[in-house]
Amino acid sequence: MKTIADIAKLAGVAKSTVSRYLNGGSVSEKMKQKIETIIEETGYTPNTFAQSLKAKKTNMIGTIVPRLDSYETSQTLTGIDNELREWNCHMLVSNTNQNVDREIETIYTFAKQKVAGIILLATQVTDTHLQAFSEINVPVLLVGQQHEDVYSLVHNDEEAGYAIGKYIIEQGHRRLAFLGVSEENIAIGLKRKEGFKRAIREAGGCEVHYFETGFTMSEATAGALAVFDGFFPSALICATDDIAIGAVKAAYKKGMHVPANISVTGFGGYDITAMMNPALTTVKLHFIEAGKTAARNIIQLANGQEIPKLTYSGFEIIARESVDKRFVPG
Amino acid sequence: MKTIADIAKLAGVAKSTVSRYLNGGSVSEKMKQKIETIIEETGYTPNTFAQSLKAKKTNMIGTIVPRLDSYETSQTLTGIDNELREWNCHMLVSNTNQNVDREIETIYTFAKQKVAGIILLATQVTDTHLQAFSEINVPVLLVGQQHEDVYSLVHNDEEAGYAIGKYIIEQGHRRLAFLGVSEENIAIGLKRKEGFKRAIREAGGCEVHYFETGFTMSEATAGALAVFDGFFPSALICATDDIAIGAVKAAYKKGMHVPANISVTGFGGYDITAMMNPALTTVKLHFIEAGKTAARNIIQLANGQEIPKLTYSGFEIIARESVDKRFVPG
DNA sequence: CTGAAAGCGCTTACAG
DNA sequence: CTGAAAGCGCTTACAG
Repeated sequence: MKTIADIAKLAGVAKSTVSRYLNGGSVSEKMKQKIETIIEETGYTPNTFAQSLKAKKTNMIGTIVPRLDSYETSQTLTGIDNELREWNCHMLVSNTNQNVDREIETIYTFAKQKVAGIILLATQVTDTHLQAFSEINVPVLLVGQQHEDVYSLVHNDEEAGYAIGKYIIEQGHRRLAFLGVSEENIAIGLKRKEGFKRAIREAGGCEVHYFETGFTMSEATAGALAVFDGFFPSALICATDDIAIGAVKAAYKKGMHVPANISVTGFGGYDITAMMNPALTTVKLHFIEAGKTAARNIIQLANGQEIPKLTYSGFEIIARESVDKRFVPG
Repeated sequence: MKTIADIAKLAGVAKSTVSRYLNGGSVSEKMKQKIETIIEETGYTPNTFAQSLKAKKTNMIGTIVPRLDSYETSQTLTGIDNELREWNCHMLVSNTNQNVDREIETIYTFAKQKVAGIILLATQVTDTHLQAFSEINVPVLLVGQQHEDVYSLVHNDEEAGYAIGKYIIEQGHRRLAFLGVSEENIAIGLKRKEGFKRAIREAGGCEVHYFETGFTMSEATAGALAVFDGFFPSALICATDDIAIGAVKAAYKKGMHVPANISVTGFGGYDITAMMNPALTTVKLHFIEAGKTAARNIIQLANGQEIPKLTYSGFEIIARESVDKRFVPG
């Protein structure tokens, strides 16, 4: 392995000159050429540790995820990794298994590892989080949740909730059930529901019941079974695709057909939703794009550049087979 | 941020003594206690770069994956990350988007970053791979594929293929189609099929047609449509769950019911297969466990300990609703 | 524009 | 068991 000293000797200059060349300092045109050639020939690449030891910073971005085995995480990571590569940065990934303590712990660990920045696929932002952010000297970007004191990138959950609400009403449904998650999760539990409610208020004349369940498909199956217990909506709006998948399963268990007996919508746009029978109508969130944007944003922050405190990522309604059109009298 | 010099001064000893304490060298009991206390009080943690600069090695394991958005990858990464944490190691992840050039490139990049080891979720092992492995001075572990010259961890694909073949025959099916992938992929394309064929040979009296498709669900839908074009098997054995999902979709498109008109099996044991209608009979591979084992193995290699060249990970048949029992005359 | 020197925080022979 | 010193490979004022 060549070092900067080897290159300097070959070029007949001091190490500092090579270093300056590497870092864009002032070097004569002639010398630049010479050093460039030698570096190419030798295939020299600087030792990142030695660099980091001085610069006290690496080219690694720490990414903290609540779980690895979800479509959202996978897609977002794909986007992040892809974009990071363009910037010659690496992605350090840590899975917290939805454990908040572990999340906090990882924030400090990453800081110790001197990552250039931290991307946190957040589920909630507690005071402990805020304290950690302020203690470490590393820029942090929240993805999926927002907080006024932290740089955030979110899917426009309120608008998306509104859009799916409006859509289902346009299809003639008036007797609705909303199967969501705990409001502790601001983006998914609260915002999506709020947007949906706004659409309901605007339309008027709807009967809506609200239910809460967990994030896993099997929890959702149980949750949906409870929905069908006594109340018979013509459409069931679910706060995530996994929940919708669980709900469809529950409907079948009850002997109900989707969408003949009940329409179901999801939220997310997971690939699998296209393959279901019937194919699921859902709100597609642009996770890969969001991941790329997140990567760009954190790199800008790491370089000391300013970015907006809050960035929105887009969405679109994907109308498929799981929603029936209903005739609305009058 | 405290340095080793600060601790040394506080303890009234030389830096080398503190270093020895940290690395388990010989230090008097009394001194140990004192240093320990001081380290606790100050919250000192060694600078990893400075350590790496000398040791020329980090506590990071580089993990290379062909794609991030697959159940197999997600689960395996979950296992790896989980186990790595136990050993105070970190997971550096790079996604190659199924691009072999990028795979090779990443191997060198990781080596340059001085990762302690590389886990490669492999799809194929070319000569270029082998050359890269020999050029870098970092232990490598293949997961999912095997090669005699490289440490490998594989699901026992041949046995698993045999098991599902045997199972389907036991259910009375004799007219079969196998929907696999290119044999370039040794584990999934070749081994699974070979195991299946062994079961067929053993049983005798079966008519089997073999088909090939891609890895994505939509490719599989197209592939399965081709299967149904003229040939009507009573059971369709798919080489992955994604393929099975695509095949079920194709069956519905053709107006066929699963399993009444055709039985379908998958391979992998993805969570989603339990939620399908009908729930998919499949071979469950223990990805999380495999990930953990992979992490343990690479750490052992990184520490210079010997491990078996080849490790097998387990599997089990999950019998669900997508396979019908057929009566076999005679 | 260029070089000599100090220093980043640690580890590791080598003496004692 | 303990310490002084050199060195890992780079960067960065400071002179020139």
